[in-house]
Amino acid sequence: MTVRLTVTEVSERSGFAPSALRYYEDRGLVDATRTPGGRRRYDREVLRRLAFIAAAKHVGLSLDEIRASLDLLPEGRTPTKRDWSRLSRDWRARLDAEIEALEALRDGLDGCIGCGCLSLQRCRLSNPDDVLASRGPGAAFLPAPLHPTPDRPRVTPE
Amino acid sequence: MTVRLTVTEVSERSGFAPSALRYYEDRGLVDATRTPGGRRRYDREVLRRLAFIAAAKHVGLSLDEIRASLDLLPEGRTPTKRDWSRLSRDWRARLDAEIEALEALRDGLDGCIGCGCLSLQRCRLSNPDDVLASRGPGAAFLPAPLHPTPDRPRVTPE
DNA sequence: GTAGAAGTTGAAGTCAACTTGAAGTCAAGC
DNA sequence: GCTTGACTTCAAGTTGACTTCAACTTCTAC
Repeated sequence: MTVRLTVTEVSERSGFAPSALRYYEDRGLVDATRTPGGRRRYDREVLRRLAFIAAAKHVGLSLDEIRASLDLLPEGRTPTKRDWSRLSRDWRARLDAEIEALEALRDGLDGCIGCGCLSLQRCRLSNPDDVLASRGPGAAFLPAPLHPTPDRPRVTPE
Repeated sequence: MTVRLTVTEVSERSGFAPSALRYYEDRGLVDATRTPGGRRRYDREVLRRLAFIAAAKHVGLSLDEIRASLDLLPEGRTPTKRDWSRLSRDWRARLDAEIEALEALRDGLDGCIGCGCLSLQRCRLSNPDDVLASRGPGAAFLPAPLHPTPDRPRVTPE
């Protein structure tokens, strides 16, 4: 029989608050069996899931995305190290893209905001979408951001 | 007499929705005078502020932080290019730190998650705070994140 | 057998950054 | 004078990821 952990134990060992554990259960990220009296009992396996969740959150994934990843784990058998590392392989590309976006933004600071041209008609810092729309020479200013500021407006003052 | 822009004009030229402009006024990021009838009239200067706000948001600053920056602008006179570029100079360091953090996280993928060790006691990917606490050999895994996932838990499974 | 800790549920609250809606006002043209 | 469109305020709704609360139950120890 596998070890069954209580909410408090899982909370203490995972660092997630009990309320977060319940929330994750609601959202389908983790599951728990119940005692006859209705208390949750966690398989120790859940700690690995929670470690994955913590890391994924750090990478910037939403809970929906994390659940989608976790859904790729094999059903019926305990996931192996290979299973876990396969899931996180995509993060690499995501992080690369995000780093690239930030570097482009940083480099734009020197050329654009640094010179005070912030308010110009097509300043790329305040108006990065222009670049995505028309990748002219010297463009590639902002690869699609990974944590997209949703519906960011276009600024074309004066 | 300086040009006075209507809400619609500012909205169209800045890309911010009228509701956002009102919200920013509430929050003290921009201001507007009023006509005798109570309608907002914006100084053209506001477009530069909005361009700054758009860029700052892209860098990841909160509205509170942006307002704090804008409060550093000189009162009484129209800000110069130097004034504006001084404000954005801090972004450079912020972006550098954020890039560094992401690179460290990405490099950790290869060594840590890539090998399946995600669930180990002190895995640095799921538990970056450990590194901040004790910068042992091979540490420096995660500089303080700039968009801090507030109250991120520590995960120390099994 | 009973106190107290630990756990349960469901509903509501939180935060940021807005958006949406309702109900009313102002301004311009005819 | 009236319609129409632009605008006003204030209140409430939205989203994501939870937390907090109230009211109740279950388990453990003595």
